[in-house]
Amino acid sequence: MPARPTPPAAPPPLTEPVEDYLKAIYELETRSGAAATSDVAQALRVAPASVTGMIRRLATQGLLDHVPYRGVQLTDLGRRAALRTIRRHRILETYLTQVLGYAWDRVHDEAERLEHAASDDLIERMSAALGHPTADPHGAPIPTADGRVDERTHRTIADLAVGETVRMLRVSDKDPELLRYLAGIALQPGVEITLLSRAPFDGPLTLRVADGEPVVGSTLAAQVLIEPLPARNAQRAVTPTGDRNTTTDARPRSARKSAR
Amino acid sequence: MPARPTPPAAPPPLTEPVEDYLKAIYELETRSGAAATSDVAQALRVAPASVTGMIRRLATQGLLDHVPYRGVQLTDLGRRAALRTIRRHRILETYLTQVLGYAWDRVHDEAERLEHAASDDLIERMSAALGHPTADPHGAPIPTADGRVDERTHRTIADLAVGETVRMLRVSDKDPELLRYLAGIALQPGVEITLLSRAPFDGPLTLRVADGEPVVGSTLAAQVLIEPLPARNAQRAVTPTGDRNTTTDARPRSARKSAR
DNA sequence: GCCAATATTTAGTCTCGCCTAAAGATTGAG
DNA sequence: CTCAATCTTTAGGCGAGACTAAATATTGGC
Repeated sequence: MPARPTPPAAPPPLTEPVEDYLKAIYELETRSGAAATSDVAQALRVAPASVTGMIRRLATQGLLDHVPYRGVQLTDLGRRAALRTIRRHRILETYLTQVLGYAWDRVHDEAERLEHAASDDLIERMSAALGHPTADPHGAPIPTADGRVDERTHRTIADLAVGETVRMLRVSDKDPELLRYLAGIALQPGVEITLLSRAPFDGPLTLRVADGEPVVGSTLAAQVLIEPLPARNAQRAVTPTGDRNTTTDARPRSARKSAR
Repeated sequence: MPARPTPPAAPPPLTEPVEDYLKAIYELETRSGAAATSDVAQALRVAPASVTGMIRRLATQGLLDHVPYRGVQLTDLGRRAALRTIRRHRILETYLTQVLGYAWDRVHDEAERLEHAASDDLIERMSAALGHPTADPHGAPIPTADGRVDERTHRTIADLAVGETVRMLRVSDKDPELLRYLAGIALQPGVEITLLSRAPFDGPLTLRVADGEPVVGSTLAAQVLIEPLPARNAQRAVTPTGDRNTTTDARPRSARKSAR
């Protein structure tokens, strides 16, 4: 039995907790600019000391850089791994809602477990079956297989001026109760929203959504991301809802670098 | 914060290794009548000592009974858990082939990972989307959600008499190479098989399958399970392929206990 | 610029599954 | 019936990933 030369020594696949850490750190990093130990601990519902230990391990594996008492930063390797997991999660969420009839407040937990078990092949088949969607049911952009994603930041309903009309873009997938509430007032990605009035001192806002006029608190308002309406006489031929959340790479290579 | 009375103290969900052990033990038990430590070790590619340790843990959890140096036997609880995992596995395999276009030699590994992550809800949605199939792509019967399954044993091609015509029922899902080979000679569940001739001393068999006449070795022949052709003028109204592998419980409750 | 509050890390354990090596039980050949 | 070959179990460890308690670093208020 001749010992095979062990060609490039395949890197062992990441464990489930490792994927969760990378995903959480990625999200903290892009959202708040930095990822503190305690933030990661809170996101993963784990003791801070556990985070310190895991961070040391991830650093030795070249997935992130760690300056003690300062914080962590994903390396390219770590970021790619995080985006791979996020892609899986969002394609799974989309598939579960579009094909299997899940309500949008029920897909998060399911996707959270499946994202660690599904093969790349399965994810790509699901993506193809969906026509390669660029956004999940909550409006979050789906990273491409080669790890690119639209990371632009957006305004929220809380930032609206009275009388302004915009389109709902996105909301977090993590709070089922919020999602059910939003569905109840017809607030879902793609719908048009007009701010009719706002009470002073961070008070409730009155919106026009579809044919309703829901009144929402400022906390909720700050969680709903929006985008401008498309130009009135669309010069770029796009479908009304198909264009939101287009990742930079979903467009042909020739068209890149122009946006952002 | 009043300490909630902790109602019935929900049993913690089984871990992935535990599900794998129960599944392997179930299969050894129903196939060979008993499950020896070393058989389990071989099935799970784990050291025998590890099996002893795990078995002790499973016994304390009431999932199986263990007589040292003798063997193990699943309790009702353990059998139910095993069948739940097997149901998941087989529905997943069916879904992957029928809906997502997987080849039948590629579904085993994928299902093996997903079966631990999918919720009951997901599995039932997939089952419904498939019209509640009773057999997986390899012909294995799918246990019902309440844990019943057709456990009848069957003859194999190796048992055929020359000139006999039967229907292929089932083959193991675990050997991709075998599955590809079978697909190449049109051997798949549901097809009719006639034994044209057999060489003496356990020699190769010549079959008629579809419009081919493949010659197969006795090892392969012993792995392909068969069933009798349905009665010529079917008195029970059944679809030709729909009746194979019907679990005892797929029929209305009123019809149970009659078969077997 | 000091000190207290807060954040982070270290130190020491724990459980789960796995391993190897060695000891003990069973079985079958003669 | 006995002994060697073959299980099976015990003993002792290891790595991942979590925890608590205690030590240490940073920061913000004054």
